Amino acid sequence: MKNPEARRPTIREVAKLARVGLMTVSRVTNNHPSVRPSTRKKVEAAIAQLGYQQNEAARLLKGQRAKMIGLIVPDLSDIFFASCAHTVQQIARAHGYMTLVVSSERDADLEVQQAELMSSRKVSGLLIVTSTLPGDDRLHHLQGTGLAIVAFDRPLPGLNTDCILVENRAGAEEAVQHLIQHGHRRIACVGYDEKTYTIHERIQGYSAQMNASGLKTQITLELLTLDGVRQWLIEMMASKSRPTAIFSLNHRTSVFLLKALAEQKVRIPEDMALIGFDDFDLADVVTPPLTTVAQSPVELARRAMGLLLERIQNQQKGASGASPAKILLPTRLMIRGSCGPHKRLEP
Amino acid sequence: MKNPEARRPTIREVAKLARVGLMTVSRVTNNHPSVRPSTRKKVEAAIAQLGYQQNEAARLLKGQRAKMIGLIVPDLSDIFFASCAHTVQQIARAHGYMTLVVSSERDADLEVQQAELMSSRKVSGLLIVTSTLPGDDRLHHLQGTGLAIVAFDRPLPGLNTDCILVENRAGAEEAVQHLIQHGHRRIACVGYDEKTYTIHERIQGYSAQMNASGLKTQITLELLTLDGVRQWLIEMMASKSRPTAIFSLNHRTSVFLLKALAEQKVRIPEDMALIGFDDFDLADVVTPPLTTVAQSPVELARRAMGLLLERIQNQQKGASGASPAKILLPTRLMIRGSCGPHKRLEP
DNA sequence: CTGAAAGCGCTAACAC
DNA sequence: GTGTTAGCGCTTTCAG
Repeated sequence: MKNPEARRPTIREVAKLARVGLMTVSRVTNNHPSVRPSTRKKVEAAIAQLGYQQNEAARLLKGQRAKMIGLIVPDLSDIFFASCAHTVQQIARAHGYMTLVVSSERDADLEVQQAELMSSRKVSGLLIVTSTLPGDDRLHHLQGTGLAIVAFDRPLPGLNTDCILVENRAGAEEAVQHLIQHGHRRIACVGYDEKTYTIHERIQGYSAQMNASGLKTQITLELLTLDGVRQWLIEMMASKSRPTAIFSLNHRTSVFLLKALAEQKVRIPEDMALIGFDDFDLADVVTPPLTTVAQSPVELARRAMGLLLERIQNQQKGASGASPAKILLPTRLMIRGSCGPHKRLEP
Repeated sequence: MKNPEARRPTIREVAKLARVGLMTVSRVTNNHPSVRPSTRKKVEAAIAQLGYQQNEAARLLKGQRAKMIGLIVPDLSDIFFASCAHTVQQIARAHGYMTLVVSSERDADLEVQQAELMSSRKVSGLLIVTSTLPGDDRLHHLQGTGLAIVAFDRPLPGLNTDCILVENRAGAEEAVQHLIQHGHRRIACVGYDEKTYTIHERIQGYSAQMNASGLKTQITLELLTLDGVRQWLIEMMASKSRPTAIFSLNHRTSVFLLKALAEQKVRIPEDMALIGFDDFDLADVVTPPLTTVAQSPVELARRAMGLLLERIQNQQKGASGASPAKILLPTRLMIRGSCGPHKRLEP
């Protein structure tokens, strides 16, 4: 059992054991090409024998970047972002990086502050699900300083970085279309956070599809508490142009709707159809099983990490960045029972 | 807009501006007592003027610990641990620490490896929800090296660290008691992962309560897939000593039971009562609302971080560790509808 | 109470 | 190809 706190061997000891100079060892550990294969072998043997590992701190002090990547998400206790974090950390680990995780609490100031902190800690790359709003380009100066940045789920305003997004608009359109095919004409769109890129896109999709079908949009935002949803529902049910279907923009709102509809004894889908953006584990356990628009946090994170690692490698090679990639991931309509009769699909 | 990548001022520049020696600046930044107040003022002014911040790398190289804490959980994509991580990271940030997060994938080897990695990265403290099994004391050598370690949710085998646990046993007893009060006599206990401390404790609680009431235990483990649960349920319903109530040890199993019961058209609670360990968001949205034993990940993480920060401060002061604290957090029975008629409680 | 010197482990730049 | 030198920015000694 080796004690990781015991003074670890230094490059100097390796050099002595291998009977070479310090620099040769350094070159070997850094994969420098100009080392004779026979020499390299000797050094590698010494490294193995001593169990030598580079000292991060010393490398940092010499201006290198840390074998760390930083991840900033709006809310780590949200299962969606937690899944992203899980995947990111898993891939990072496989590539020898540790992961610094921060939840920005949906606060742009905090996000910027933490991003700068990470940058000053010399992380190799930054993965951000931004909470900054369009026009806020405070993250701009982090670019082009050898720090790789990849945005995912939402684009970074004013920043020309790689980004991985989900087809929120198309997903919303598909959802509305599904409702229309089931004969619905008065379809309400509810949720909150309309300033967020993803929600904004979903609203656009809803509106576009409604307009294309010659239907009147009916959008209510700021529905982010159970009370709010309940109250809205009661009003709706009493109104004479009451919708026959609801398209919910947020997971939270979907859940509250489920509760409120049950409370008010509104039957789904007979009295009211419901479709929610964002799939979740229990969607097919609630009654009736909820039809949703699913997106994959794992795939999102996987692609984002892929791009980030690529960037990091390029920067190490000194290659000036290729033009930023923009990747769009599809959504998937999970048809269950909440929009009317349909054969049930296994997840 | 200051550029965090621009060469930052060093201690030398601060010293020059304040017209003192390097050491005086160092003493000020490290809160050393032996600095005359007037001198301290001067230095502080210079620090503020230059926006000086200590260079982590240099401090690390001199053997100090990083302003980082490490967190290892079994599965970051599990909402329970994600909530823990969220809270930990939040408190860490408030105290000037960054958080290194790793998911051990329930793999003891990986956990040990990552813990050592973090230790070698000189984190100030380690927070672990262990996946090691009793008898595995590979983490032992990390102790007493100036690294503060706090275990939570599960104790660290063979390690004499602070730890924060949940009253799993009492929670299970309460659940079983609840079922008994509703007239149930044949109560099955199902789940998986019985080697894990928490599950083990819950099984103990179940058994103790059943025995105390003169009832026969009926335990089935390894029920960690929907298929498995479904099959088990079918067998159970056909058996002549079929249980009238189920105590589910794991969240996953509870969800699968909900699905399987619905599939088999078994009515809850009329045909079968159900109570699950671990509360969740949608517990009162499923039909019928599920009665659960709730534990608070936020409180768990809060207490763990509290203890960890305390340890870290003590170690900085050189105080040899106080004897490890053991804290037990209570569970809370969330009575909803799945065990029989009862007035419904709001969460 | 304050300062000067030494060096943590590494790598960039230059010699050979 | 390979070795030598000179710091990176800080804190620990040890003088004053």
